[in-house]
Amino acid sequence: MERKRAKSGEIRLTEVAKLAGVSPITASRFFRNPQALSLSKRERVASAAKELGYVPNLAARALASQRTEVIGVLIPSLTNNVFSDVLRGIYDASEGSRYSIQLANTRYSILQEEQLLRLFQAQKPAGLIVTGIDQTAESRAVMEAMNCPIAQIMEIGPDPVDMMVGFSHYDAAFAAVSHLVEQGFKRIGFVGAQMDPRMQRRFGGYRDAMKAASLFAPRLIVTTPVPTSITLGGSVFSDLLSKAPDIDAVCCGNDDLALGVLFECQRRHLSVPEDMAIVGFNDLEFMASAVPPLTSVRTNRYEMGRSAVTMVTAAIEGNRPPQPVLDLGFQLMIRESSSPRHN
Amino acid sequence: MERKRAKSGEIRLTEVAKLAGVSPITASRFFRNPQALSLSKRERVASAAKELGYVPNLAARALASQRTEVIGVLIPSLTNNVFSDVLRGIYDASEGSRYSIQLANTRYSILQEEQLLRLFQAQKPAGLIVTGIDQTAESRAVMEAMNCPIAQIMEIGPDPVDMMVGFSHYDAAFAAVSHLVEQGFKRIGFVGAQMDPRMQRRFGGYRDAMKAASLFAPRLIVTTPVPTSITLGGSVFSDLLSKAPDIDAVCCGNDDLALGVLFECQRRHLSVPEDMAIVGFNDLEFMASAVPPLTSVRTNRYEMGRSAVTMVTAAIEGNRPPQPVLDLGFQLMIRESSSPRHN
DNA sequence: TTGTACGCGTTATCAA
DNA sequence: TTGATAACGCGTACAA
Repeated sequence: MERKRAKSGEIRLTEVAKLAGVSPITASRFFRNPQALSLSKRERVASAAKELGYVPNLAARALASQRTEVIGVLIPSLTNNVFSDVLRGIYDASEGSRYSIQLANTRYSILQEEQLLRLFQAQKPAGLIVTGIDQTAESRAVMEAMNCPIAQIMEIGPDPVDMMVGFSHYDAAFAAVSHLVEQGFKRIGFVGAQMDPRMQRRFGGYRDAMKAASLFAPRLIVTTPVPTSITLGGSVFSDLLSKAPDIDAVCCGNDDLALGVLFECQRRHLSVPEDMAIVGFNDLEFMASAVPPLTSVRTNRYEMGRSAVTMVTAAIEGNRPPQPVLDLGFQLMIRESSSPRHN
Repeated sequence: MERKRAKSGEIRLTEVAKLAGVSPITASRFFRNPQALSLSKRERVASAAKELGYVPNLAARALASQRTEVIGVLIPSLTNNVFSDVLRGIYDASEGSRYSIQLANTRYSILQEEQLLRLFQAQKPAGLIVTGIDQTAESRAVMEAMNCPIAQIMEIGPDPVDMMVGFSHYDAAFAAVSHLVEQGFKRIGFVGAQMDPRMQRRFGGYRDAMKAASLFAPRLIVTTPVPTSITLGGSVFSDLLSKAPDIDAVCCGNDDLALGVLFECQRRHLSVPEDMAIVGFNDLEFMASAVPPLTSVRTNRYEMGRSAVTMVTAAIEGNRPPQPVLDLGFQLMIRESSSPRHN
């Protein structure tokens, strides 16, 4: 009695092997490691596969091999421009490899991150890319249990789970504020939003640079947990002005805030930088074309995404990079908005 | 002779079934269609699964069932803000469902799109979301062969592959230009970049609105295939000004260009809207907070992503939406940058 | 370099 | 509503 189940109708490896006159396993090897075959068989399998239009069944491959060719990626936001550049780097790099990307959005929540990590764990990805270095203990445990190469991106710090690609937000902000100090600004405000860990470390850089110059004062600071936006930049700057009307410069936790501050200055007829200097963070595209051009800290976001994939894929294939932590640095882009103060 | 292969070490369905005292298939049903079980067995399987920490093996499931729970998504850009909103809608909606998203970037290339479509085809996704309505004939053939629900997003048009969610870029641009005409502007320029199909249809709306008002003139138009950016907005506007120094308004193909135009006006000390009116397209966040606030056409990008997932998942599960084409419309956001001309 | 034998963990099919 | 059986298409392990 025949109660076979329906076959998929797709070409299978066996059929390719048959046409090529080799055993299925030889055909299998052809797709994973062609060099292991003799030249003649290699050619025969290649042409058979082409003729039949064979496409490997990834599910079967994953089941049999107990692994996948997926790299999981966890980022905190799909809207923030900063991450679109990182993502572009990630997707560009993945296309040159055999790995595909599985993306998820943590929405800046470390609990959501924990959940997503568990979800990923079930799929046994070949590698993992996570944003930042502030995972929960539980998240770290899951990551360690996953037993695959992992890159933490966007910043670097002590105690990597595995590998890291980023830069020091603290140092970068410290450098930006030091620049303002050198330019002769004295009452330098800080505006921050979202207040995720990297924003907090940028604030730390501001705080310590101000303290180092003996210019620190709590009244110069306005922060909010509200998600960042250009519009928000205007309103936090307004708040700052009511607390400290005498400020002569603003260090903005990111570029969106900086642009919002610039617009607010235009609205209030404050000249930049004569009445108010502005520095931002990330050097998004608009900073250079604003009027006046806005000083910012350039970060290598595309490269961060690209390197993360490169490092992870290399590690998957056994070629771990010699140094697990890659510091991509930053570059202070000095523009008109922070021109020296002429007293 | 024992040469068993290593088991994965994970809990399998069989073990859950054993602990629950049912057959594997019953346990299997519990995860896919709990209502098919009697209450007592349902509870027993549930507690056994929980006790063992069972996680389904997706590869095995895909292999056995010949399908996946993946929705493929093809978008033309990861950098363009317009798509981050769409993506957010897509990812938000997918989290409420059992489906996961597989994202790929076509980089505005219909050939790349074709390739990616073939790649997706191999993975037999349960559904597909593609951007725009201008696929190659080959791409359409692949999509039809995929035999799964498909949503085309961002715009609507005749002859859907399956379903559509979007709006008419032509109508939206026509409305924006008509607004400028009504406000009394006569020499209305157009700047466009990237010139992807949607940009071209926006241009078509501009052209026809201008012709309808007997204001059309080729010298008022500057376009470039270069990818759009704020900086580019400034330079194409400069080009436009050299061709047509007497223009009194600019219709920008998107908001990035519009902001670049505003900055260029500031650089040239042209007052907006007195010397130059500006309208953009998409109503990105910065349009409302620019100085002056910039008129734009608001589009429902988040909702486009969300509805696309909703429609596709409904269709996968047999509940096809009654109307396959969903027009999400647009809304003209009139702001100071297009205030009426007082001659 | 190639092949044999078997199992990966699940679900479809059919029967009860 | 439940269960027995047989795949799903491929890769691992080992031997030759």
